[in-house]
Amino acid sequence: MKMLVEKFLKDLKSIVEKDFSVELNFKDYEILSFTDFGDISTNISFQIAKSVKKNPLKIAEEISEKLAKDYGYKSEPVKPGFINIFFDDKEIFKECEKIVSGNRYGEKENNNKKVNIEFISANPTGPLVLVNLRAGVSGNMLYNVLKYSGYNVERENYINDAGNQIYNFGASILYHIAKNKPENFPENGYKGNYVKDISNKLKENIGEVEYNDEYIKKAADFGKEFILNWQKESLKKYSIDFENWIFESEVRKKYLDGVLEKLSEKGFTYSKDNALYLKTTLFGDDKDRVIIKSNGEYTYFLPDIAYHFYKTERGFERIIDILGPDHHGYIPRLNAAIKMVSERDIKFDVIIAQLVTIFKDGQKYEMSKRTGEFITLDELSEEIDPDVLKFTILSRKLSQPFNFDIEKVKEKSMDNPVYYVQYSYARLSSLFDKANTDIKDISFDYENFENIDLRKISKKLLEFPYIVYNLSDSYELQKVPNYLIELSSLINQFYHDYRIIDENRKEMIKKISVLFSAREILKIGLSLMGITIKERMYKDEV
RNA sequence: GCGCCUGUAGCUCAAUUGGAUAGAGCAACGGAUUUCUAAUCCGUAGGUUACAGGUUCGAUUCCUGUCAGGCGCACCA
Repeated sequence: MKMLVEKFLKDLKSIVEKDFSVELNFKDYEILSFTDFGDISTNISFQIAKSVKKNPLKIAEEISEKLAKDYGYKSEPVKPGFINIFFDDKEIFKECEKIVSGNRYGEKENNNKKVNIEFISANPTGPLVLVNLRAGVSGNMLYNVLKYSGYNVERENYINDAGNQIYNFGASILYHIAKNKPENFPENGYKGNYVKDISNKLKENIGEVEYNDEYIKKAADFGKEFILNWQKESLKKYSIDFENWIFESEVRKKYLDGVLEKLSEKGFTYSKDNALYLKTTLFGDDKDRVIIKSNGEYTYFLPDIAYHFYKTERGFERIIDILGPDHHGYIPRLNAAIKMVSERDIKFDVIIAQLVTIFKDGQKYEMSKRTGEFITLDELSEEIDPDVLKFTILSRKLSQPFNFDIEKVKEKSMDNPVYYVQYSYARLSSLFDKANTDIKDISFDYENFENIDLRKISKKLLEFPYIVYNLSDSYELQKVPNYLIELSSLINQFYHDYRIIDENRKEMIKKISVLFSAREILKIGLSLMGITIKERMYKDEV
């Protein structure tokens, strides 16, 4: 069943293509906007003005006329060249019916385009912290959003369980319990208290240990397992999930040699000063990068290439990495690597999730895994409702660094926008119980609203799918929470201004038909964000 | 020095990807409830969008320069 706006766009495009002979390759969001000037508006006249060589206003007039004549739309060309479109009330009611029909309104059918999203990928050497959560809830939401928009998505967490870091981690664990430990704590070791806990557990497990390579590896393995389980537990509290957990150790075994061979066969590598270089400059990098050091060890980059090769091998049309800001210099390299190892044209996007700075009592809270100074996700989830955290994080543009004051978030928790949205939902739920109605009682067959505020709400609902679709290109997830706040505001205003449960059952059901669908949109929106939906909410229960 | 991100109300952030009058929450002040949840609603105040130019029908958004902050520039990971 086509949505009202969807059908309009199709009709508009066919007018432009037929009567103006312009080939339209605009994305919907480039020509469509939801404003107060009409039910929807389009700037299409401006977009095609150059190629048509006409005045935008003139174009708008012509299109508007066609829209009326050929398709029966009510529209209005306006000042510089916008066209405002007005839908019949009857049709908007029909949209409400679609919203409550049981399927998720606006959700597209599977288009069989495979997308891979990698996020978090924290080293298995310590617990998860707030920056990981930002990537985690964002990646999870992006997954939901892309699925809604028809993509076939897989979430992936990459575990760096090989290389120097993990060795240092093993050494740090062993240090606390080995008899013949060295005088100094391992260089680049891990100092947090949790390391000592792991040491003690290891000792309980295998008894006396000596400080040598064999035991360091055992300690590293033990520590890795411990940390991974810990991380999984932490993620559970936020309902963050992955289809795939990929281990660097496996990738090294299975793909590294092949990739190395492939790169040299294609002539992308060369030796210099006993090291092996990759010609990443061929694909826009600043300089060529070392992949095998002069001492024979691999750099971090090589297994990463192998990993991304493994991604391309699985038939993804789009690959998305969510990385921290400290990795932005890494992007040209990865880009080049993907072009080198893949035979297909793959869309590769790196989303940089900017830093979150924690403030406590107005003081900046410095964190570092190495020194062991940090606040873990577990500690955060004890202090702050996970829904509050998610909403707060997702309301902010990923490209924007943000300051997170723990005390303030806690203080404000009562007035937090997440409760505002959840409350609107719960309020409607309880209203529907009292009204004692069912969707089956509603025909959605009304000629007009006779209530401008009711119409305002239902008009807002038409916008929702387009908010979500756009995210597949822009990745600006904050649009959804912002939209939900706006919708909730309309709902609360309406609730305040009008009596809904009424003697006049016909009037009541008319209002409820719209409110039912509004509640459904809130539900879809919250579920995309991974936020709990509450049927009941009372202040004293917090 | 080079690259990336950022600069919007007192604070935290938005602004339909160049659109029509730059908006929310918090904080401040004033008001609304015998009625379906006051976790609500209404109002007041708060802005030269860091600064200076440029591009065009139109700029918070794009370009150039300046200033300020964060991050990154390894044969570390």
